[in-house]
Formats: sequence, structure tokens, C-alpha cells
Amino acid sequence: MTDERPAPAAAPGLRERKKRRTRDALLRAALLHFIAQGYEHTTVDEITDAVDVSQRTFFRYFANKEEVAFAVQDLVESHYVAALRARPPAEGPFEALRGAVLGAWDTLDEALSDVVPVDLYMRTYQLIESTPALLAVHLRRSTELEERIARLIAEREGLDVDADPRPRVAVAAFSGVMRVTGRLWAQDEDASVASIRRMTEACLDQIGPALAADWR
Amino acid sequence: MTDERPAPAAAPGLRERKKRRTRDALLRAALLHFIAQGYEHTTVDEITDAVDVSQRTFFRYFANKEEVAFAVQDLVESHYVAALRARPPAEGPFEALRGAVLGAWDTLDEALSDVVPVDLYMRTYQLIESTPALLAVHLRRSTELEERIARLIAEREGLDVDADPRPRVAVAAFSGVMRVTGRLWAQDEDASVASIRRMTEACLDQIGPALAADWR
DNA sequence: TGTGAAGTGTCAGTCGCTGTCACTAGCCTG
DNA sequence: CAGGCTAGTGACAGCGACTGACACTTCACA
Repeated sequence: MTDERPAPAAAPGLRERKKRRTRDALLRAALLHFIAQGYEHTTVDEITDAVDVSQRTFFRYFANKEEVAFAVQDLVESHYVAALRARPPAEGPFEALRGAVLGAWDTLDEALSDVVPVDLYMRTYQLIESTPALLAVHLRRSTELEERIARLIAEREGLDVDADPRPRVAVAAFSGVMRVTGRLWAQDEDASVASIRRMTEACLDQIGPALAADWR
Repeated sequence: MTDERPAPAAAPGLRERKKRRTRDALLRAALLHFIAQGYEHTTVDEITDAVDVSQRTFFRYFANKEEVAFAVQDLVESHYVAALRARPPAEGPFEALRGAVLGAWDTLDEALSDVVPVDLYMRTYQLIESTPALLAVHLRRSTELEERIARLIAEREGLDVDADPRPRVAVAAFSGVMRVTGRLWAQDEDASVASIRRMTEACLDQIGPALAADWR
């Protein structure tokens, strides 16, 4: 219990390095297979054969087949939350949310490149959007992220999330629009970060007009 | 090919009646088992044993185990869409969406009672909200419903959904708030229709204030 | 250097789900 | 109303995701 971490990120030891290598290999092999032949048409055995480990080992690293598809998404989400945390406290909620999303797209490359090339992530994201089983999980995960963000926003504004519904409602409305963005982007041919950044901006600009009582 | 329907909803024949009875029995048995012992802890074999049919038969009526949990939800969604269709064209988009949701809760009883008691549906809804696997599917289904509704709203306003993003954005924001409502309701002890109606109204009333640039 | 534990492979088994095939029972026509 | 047609079903075999148990290897640390 005492002396938890002698050297925070120093030499992790052979065991740790080996583990990390196995996990990375499984992750990469899985994503490549998913993208090449589809999520449903990839068996766990195919992935483990490519890495030459047993199926059992796969399930020791990932709770289930879906989880491996979201491993990178996890990083992207943390990156976004960090960006939101870094927004100046003076900004209003929507201003902060918007700034964080756009800023996160701009800096995604640096945040990701040492794990997986950004391009691979973008194709994984498209895969998620276009695979029903993955999309379902993605949406559920998104609601969990929304809750985290709602708490963050509440904190920024000095409010109690459970007493005041505005943080959750605002984040829900904002995230709903973000989902539409993701969907439209996935349908588009242009799978670049620049493209999704552009669409994010366009959709967010519509939120004001869309909420007007009368559109005519 | 000619003479499609002699009597629109008259005597459906023994075969049809038998089919319907089997389906209903499977549905009811499944929901009761799910509620009593949880979705994951109910095997398909348990359901089919209770109805005394083979497992194969279950999968002829329902594409998968999840689908049976959403059979009633299907009815509720149609009911909601119908309510939206019935709103006077003069109403603005948000007015119509809001009126349809609240109206649908008020008339849910009549729309459902001849298939399943409303109470059973409410408990099923709670089950969905509290079972990760079901919640994921529910959210994906919700996006499909959102698309239908966005098209409906666009039609009402005489717009092209693919040219003007406002319908999708408005529906996304609205639905995001509805999801928060559902989640809060599921956490509450009071599982009544009255309760969810009340929370719906409360959350929707917050959408205006929540979207203000500054909350202080 | 030896001992404990972490990481892995193997194997057997459960559960969701599918294809196939034979059989039975409603239906429809002559 | 007999006889064929076909929709609905059961039985069975098989695949793929996932889990528990146990034995074996290999690193870590005293």
C-alpha cells in the first residue's frame, strides 16, 4: 500500500513491455482486419492467429470483441475532455463545448500518432458508424461521456448537476447535434479530419437557427 | 395477385390466429422472465420452454433475443409518430414535437392495453434503460426514429432534409433532452406514466434556459 | 538462486444464432 | 371430400463469442 509508484513512467520492466506489445499487436491486427473485411466477418480466432496468441489471451486484454474497436476512441474522448478542461473559465457553456470540440480535432494528430496513425482511427470511426452492433455500443458509450461532460460543465458554472437540469440538458442538446455531424460525415466520401472539422462547425452554426420557434 | 384483401381485418384463418397466439405467448413469457430475473440471466431456452416450443421457433418470430424486448417499444414509437402527424400544421417544430410527446403519454393506455398492460411496458422500459446491452440497442433504434421524425418535421415546414440541416439538428437537440428524461426517470422510484410525463415537461421547460449563452 | 505470482495455453462447456431437412397441419382446388 | 401444396414447426448439427478451471512457463524480487 505504501510506496505505490517508485518511478512514475520510467523503465516498465520486461513483463510490462511484453504485455504492451501483445496488446498493441492485438489492437492493430483487429482494426486492420475489421477495416479490411468488416467487423462481423472477422472472428476473434483470425485476430489471435495473426498475432499468434490463444483466443483466451485476447479476452484477457479485451472484455469482448467490441472493446477492441473502441480502444482508440477512448483516447480521443480523453483528449476531448482534456481540451474542455483547458477552456478559460470565463467562456459560457456552449462556447466552451464548441471550442473544445474544434480544438480537439485540430490537435488530434499529436495526441494519437504514437499509438495509431490518425488515418487508421478515422477509418475505424467510419467502421463504427456503419456497423449496427458497434454503433449501438458507441451511442451508449457516448451517453456515459455526456454525463462526465455535464458534470464538468456544472463544475465550471458552480452548479449542482442533480439540482439544476441545465447542464445535462445543454450537453444533451449539444451532443445530439454532434451525433448528427458524425453520421453525416460517415456518409460522406471525404474521410479526413479536415472534413469532419468543417462539418462540425457547420452543424453547430445551425443550432441557433434550428431552435427558433418559427423557421419561415 | 388480384383480390388481395377480401375483408380487411375479418377472420384471419386458423393458421394466422395460431401464429399470433404463439408470438404473443413468446413475447409475454420473455418480458416476464426478463423483468423477474434480468435480461442477461434469461436464456432463450427458458423462454421457449415456458411456451413449449422449440428454440428454433423463437428465432423465426424474433430475429434475435433483443428484438423481443423492443416489440412493445415499436408500438409506442408508432403511437408517438401518429401523434406528431396529427399536430396542427400551424404549430412550429418545437411546439409540435412537445405537444406530440406529451399527448402520446396521455393516450398511451388506449394505444397499448389490448396487447400488453401499460404497467408491463413501463417496467420493460426501465429494464431497457438499466441493461447495458439493451440500452445500446435502444439508442441506435432511437437514432432511426429521429431520422423519421426529422423527415416529418421537414415535410411540415416544406423543407428538404438533405439541403437544410435545421430539421435534423432540431430533432437531435430535442431527442437528446428526451434521452436525459428517460434516464432520470429510470433512476427514479416512481415508475408510473404520470411520473415520466411530469419529468418530460420539466426537462423540456429547461431547454430554453439551458441554451442561453450565459447562465449566471 | 529459489520462490511466488503474473501471464499464457489448453480444454471443456454455455449460450446466441443459423442452415438443413423431414414432418405435420391448415388451406385450397378439383 | 380427397389429395396435393405449402407454411410452420421440431430435431439436429454446427459456428462463433465468451467463461471457468487448471497446468505450465517466465519474469520479478527477496
